[in-house]
Parts: sequence; structure tokens; C-alpha cells
Amino acid sequence: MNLDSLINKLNDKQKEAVISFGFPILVLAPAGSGKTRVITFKIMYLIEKIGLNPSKIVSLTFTNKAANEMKSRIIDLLPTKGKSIVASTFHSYSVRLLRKYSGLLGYKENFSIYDFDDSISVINRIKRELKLDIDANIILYTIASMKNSINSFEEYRSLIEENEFSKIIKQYIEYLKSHNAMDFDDLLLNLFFLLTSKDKNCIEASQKIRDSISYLLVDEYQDTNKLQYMIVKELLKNNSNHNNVTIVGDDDQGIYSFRGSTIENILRFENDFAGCKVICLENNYRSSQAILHAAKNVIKNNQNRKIKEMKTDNPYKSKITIFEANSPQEEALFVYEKIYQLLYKDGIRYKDIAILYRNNHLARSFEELFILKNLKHKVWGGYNFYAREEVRDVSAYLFSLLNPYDEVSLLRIINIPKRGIGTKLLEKLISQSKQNGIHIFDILKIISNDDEFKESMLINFFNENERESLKAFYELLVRYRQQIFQKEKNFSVIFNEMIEEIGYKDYLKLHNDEKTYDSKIGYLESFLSSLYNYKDEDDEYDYQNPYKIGERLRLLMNNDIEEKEEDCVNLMTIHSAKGLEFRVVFIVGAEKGIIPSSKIVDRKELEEERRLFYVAMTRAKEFLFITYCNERSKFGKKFPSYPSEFIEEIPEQDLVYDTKKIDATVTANDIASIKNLLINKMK
DNA sequence: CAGCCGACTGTTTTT
DNA sequence: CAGTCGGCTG
Ligand SMILES: Nc1ncnc2c1ncn2[C@@H]1O[C@H](COP(=O)(O)OP(=O)(O)OP(=O)(O)O)[C@@H](O)[C@H]1O
Repeated sequence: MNLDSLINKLNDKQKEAVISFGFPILVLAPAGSGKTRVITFKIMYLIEKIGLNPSKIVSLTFTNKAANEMKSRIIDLLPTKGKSIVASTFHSYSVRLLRKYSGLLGYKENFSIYDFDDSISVINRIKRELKLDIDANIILYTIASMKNSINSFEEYRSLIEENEFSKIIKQYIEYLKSHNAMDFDDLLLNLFFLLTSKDKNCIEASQKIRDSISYLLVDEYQDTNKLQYMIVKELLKNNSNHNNVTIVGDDDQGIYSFRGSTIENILRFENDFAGCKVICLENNYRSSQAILHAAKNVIKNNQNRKIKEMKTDNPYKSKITIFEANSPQEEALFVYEKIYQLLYKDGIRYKDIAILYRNNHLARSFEELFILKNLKHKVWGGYNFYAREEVRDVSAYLFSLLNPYDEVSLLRIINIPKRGIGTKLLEKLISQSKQNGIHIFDILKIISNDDEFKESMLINFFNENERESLKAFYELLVRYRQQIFQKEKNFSVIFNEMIEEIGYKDYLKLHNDEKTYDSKIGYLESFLSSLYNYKDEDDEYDYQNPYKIGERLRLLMNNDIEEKEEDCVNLMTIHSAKGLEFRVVFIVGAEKGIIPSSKIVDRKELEEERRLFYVAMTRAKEFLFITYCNERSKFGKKFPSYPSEFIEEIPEQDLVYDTKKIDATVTANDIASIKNLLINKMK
């Protein structure tokens, strides 16, 4: 698209933010006022008009989904050049830099990234060693808040010393470092340390990093915390780039204070970047008048906010529908029926519809119903599909097949299903591998070869039974690896055969009750069929390149990429819906104790919950539904539940109450559709 | 010492 | 209700 016609799609204020160059810009504006549009159009302007190199433009935000949204909107504008622009989360930008420079900080460049569960097991291990009995969650929370609030390396050091858990914290840090691992916060922290280090090599590297940025943009700025702000400041210390920054945000949408994001960051920015120009946008282009009017009246109940104008030229459209359900199942049925009433009306598609909730587990009743009814949907985030035990197991098989020297994967599945390689034998194997400096897979190889085995000293350590078990495992891997190299069958087919041969499904059956088994099989099948359907654009004919499959799987597991977006109904938390928009939005579980959460202790936190509700409402373009249950099960017992006070804050004139009775019993139709589902599965 | 059983406990939100 | 932990048994 040409630049001038593009610029004309902006209002005057947006235009000003886009074409201002040579001084820092801070755009403060409410939901749906076109802040992300400012970012994307400005990038195009910088490239086409100012002539900046696309690969030197860096655009950051906090959440994955917002980063993806930003990236895809950039690519819509700039299909080719857009690809070289860095548009990502702070975390993945840090990873990218640290993969290059972490050697300077005493890590190897291939450091691994520990997620929350990994960190918990490290803490538990140390707890056992030190014979301490402290809640691991509290320790990790303490560590996280320390890491995210410091001003310097020295301050970090002394904070650790002073902390009451200092001993366990130090061991945790040491453990990670000696295992060449970083947790999520380390990713940011180490980048910050690199940028502020006095070491000669670090200074040189930092200079290279700064030189690689000619313009920096930050979206959803209200979600950044102090550490992220410090990184922004450090990245812009070049004479040539320290004015080249545009930051956009909205104080009414700050919903991450639990991890240290604060609106003080906005004040800090105004102070630290001299000559900064603040631009406010007022016009909302996203939502109907009904929705905007309602949202405005909710958020105005917050005392701690900058008052701002919000208006829209959009039509009034429909009022907001409120529905009271007798159970989560009935709530799901209501949503389901509404979805079918709206689908294809005015061209509404599945992907135009979102179901938003406060807590991940609220997705459950909807997911269950949609599976039953065969409604196309995707649950974003939550209990990560790739974190599931069965998915991790078979993925480890996949990685071991492709690269048997991937020892994390190999060790995970070496005794799954049980094949006589217990902890004792495993310890021996690992210590032999360490002592002789030979990879475990190579030890297996020697053990499996009669002559080599007899000549090696391994014969002194492994008896005949143990040897048989190890050999069987080795030969299994080798046999399937050969099949892969022969390329006679597609990888997914070979892999499927292997999973059948090892009896993984029987293993699951043995170790789980019937219900869990069924769901695990479901996840396993969907994993395997995703492999079956996998096709890379570069793959010739119908041949699947196994290494591409493996690479993609790694990225998916690390959350570096999301699966291809399909036309389905979206289910996600309000937090992760930030920055997105949908024609139809259902806010479900709008109950006291859910939103606002029962955890809140003061007015400040109540205001954050209200901001969350405001974010949810302002995701909707045309249709907004708010539903709640009057009864909900907790801990296996039923409790009454009451509508959220935020619903009462919406003016009556914008509301309609749906009182349709929903029959929540399972119908003959449902049974027929389950039957169909099963028959289709068997085919 | 692995595996099973029963008692106990506890639901924010993301990277 | 579901997931975790600790103690008991083979
Ligand atoms: N000047 C404009 N004219 C017409 N449509 C616009 C204009 N600016 C933005 N829009 C549209 O309005 C919608 C909201 O814009 P955008 O997502 O950029 O808002 P935002 O301020 O980033 O919202 P949020 O803070 O909620 O993420 C988008 O669909 C966008 O294409």
C-alpha cells in the first residue's frame, strides 16, 4: 500500500504520532483508539519515508498474543520488509540477544529456559538438601519480585544477602547457572546485566546491540515493569538512537501489577526522556456506542486514573446481553446457542468470536460442551497442551529419534513404558557416561555390540539382564531411525508405528483411571494427527522432513510460536486477550469472587480487577454478552454465586436481560452426535 | 525401594 | 473434585 494513502487513514493526532521524528513520543490513549495502528503505521513510515533499515527497527510488548498481533499487522502492511522487523515480546527479544552473547556472562549460548514447574523442582531439590520446609511458591515469588525491581547488579547482590531466604535463593541461582539454565526473569535480568556491565567485552557487545537498533517502539507500555523499563533505557543510550523511541499505552489497561508493572513507568519515561512529546488519542474506532458507553461508565469508578475523553462515531448497535445461568453447564449451553444464532449473520465467522474469563479453569465447561457438540474452538494458553505429560513423553520419543544425543529427551523416555531400566541401572548408566566422557547413546551402542562390549570395561558394570534391557531399547531406536533415513514412509506414519509398538497406550491405561485415560488418549491422538497433517511449504511432494517437524515442535513447546490460526471460536483469559479485538465477545463467569477475584485485599487491587473487566468489555466490536452462574461447585461442593458488582456499574439503558430457559439435559441429538464422532474416529 | 492407597488441601492473572 | 504428599506394603 502506498504511504500517503495510508497516512490518510489516520486521524490528526495519530498522524502526529506517526510522522514525529527526532524526539521521544509517548502516546497515552484508551482502548480501541488506534495505538497499535500508530505503531504499525509508524514502522512503515520510518522505513518508507525516513529510510531506516527494517532490520534495525525493534518493536516490543509483554504478552505473546499481543506480540503476534503486532507482527501480523506489520506483515499485512509490509509483506516482505515486515519479516525482518523485530516484533516480539521482551522475553523473546532477550533470548535472541543472549543466544549470541550469554558467553560473556558465564553461560553457554545454548542455555536452556526453565519454566515455572522446572523452577519448582529445583527449589524442592534444594529444600530436601538443606532440610528446609518452606513453600516453594513463596521462594519463587520472592526471587521474581527481587529480580524485577532492582536498579543495578550491586543492588541485586545485596538484596539477596539481606533476604531471609538468602541461603536457598543463592543455591537456586547457583543451580541454574551450573546447569546452564535461566528462568523467565533471568532472561531479562541477564540482558540488563550485559547492558550495564563494566567488563570490556560486555561493553563491546552492548555497543553492538545498541547499534543494531535505530528505532524502538513499545506497545502496551502499561504492562512493562521496572526491569523492562531499565532495559529500554539502556538500549537507547546511543547518541544516534536515544530520541528514536515511541511508546504507547493506557493507564486504564494496566493489569499486570502482580508481576511488577506499574504506571509509575509512565512518569519515569516522561522524566528520563527529555523533550518527550505526549500525545493523547480520544476517538474509539473499535466498539459500538453501546459497548463504549458501558465500558466508560465502569472504568470511571476507578479513582486512581488519568481522566480521559472517549468517543466514537460508530453506530449504537445492540445492547449488552446479561444472562444468569443455573450452572456452568447451562452457561456454556447459552453461549453455544448464541454462537449459532450469530454465526454467518453479517458474515460473522468462528474466529470473530471470543469467550473471555478471569481464570483458566473456567474454560472447562465450555471446552467440554464444544467437544461434545463438535464446535470448532481453540483454548489459548492455560494448561499448555505441550506441557501435558503424554504429549511431553511422545515428544521426547520424537526428539530422541531425530537426535539420540538429546539426553534430556532420551533419559525421559528410556524407561517409559517400563522396560527394566530402573533408577539404579540409570544411575550406573549416567555415571559411566560422565566418567568416560561418552554420550549415553554411545554407551548403549557399545553395550549392544557383543564384541565391543566384551572388550570395554563396561562389562564390569552391567550384568546380562541389564544389558538385555538396554540393548532392546537401543535397537528399538536404531530400527526406527533406519526407517526414517530410508524415506520410504512418511515420518508421521513411522512414528505412529513406533508408539504402537512400544505400547504407550497400554502404559497410559495401566497408570490412569478410565476417565483420565480417555482424555489422555484424546490429547495423544490429537498430537499424532497434527504430525500426520504437518506439511512444510518447502517439502517436496508429500514427503515430510522429520527435522523440520522436530524444529517446529521445539518452538511450539517453548511457546516461541503459536499454531496456525484457524477459523475457530477463541477461548482465553482476559489477560491474554489484551490488544486483541473480536466482533463478538462473551465475558463468562462474571461473578463476585471470580471478577473481582476473592483474593483482592484493598481498593488498589479492586481497581485492577475493574481495569480487567474494562479490558474484557473493550475487546468487543459489535456484540457483547456477559454471563454468570448463580451456583458453582468448589472443592466438590455446591456454593451459591452472585453477579459481579461491575455488572451493576453498567448503565441500565445499555443492558438487556436474556431470560430464556436453557435445557441443560443431554438430548437424543447429543447422543447421536457423540455416536457420529466415535464412528468418524474409528474410520 | 517402587507402587499404591488414603488423607489432606486448595483455585488469579504471564513470561 | 483433582492433584499432592506421606506412609504403608509387597
Ligand atoms: N484512524 C482510524 N480510522 C479507522 N479505523 C482505525 C483508525 N485507527 C485504528 N483503527 C481501527 O480501530 C481498531 C482498534 O485499533 P488498535 O487495535 O490500533 O487500538 P489500540 O489503541 O491498540 O487498542 P487497545 O489498547 O485496546 O489494544 C482496529 O481495528 C484498527 O484497525
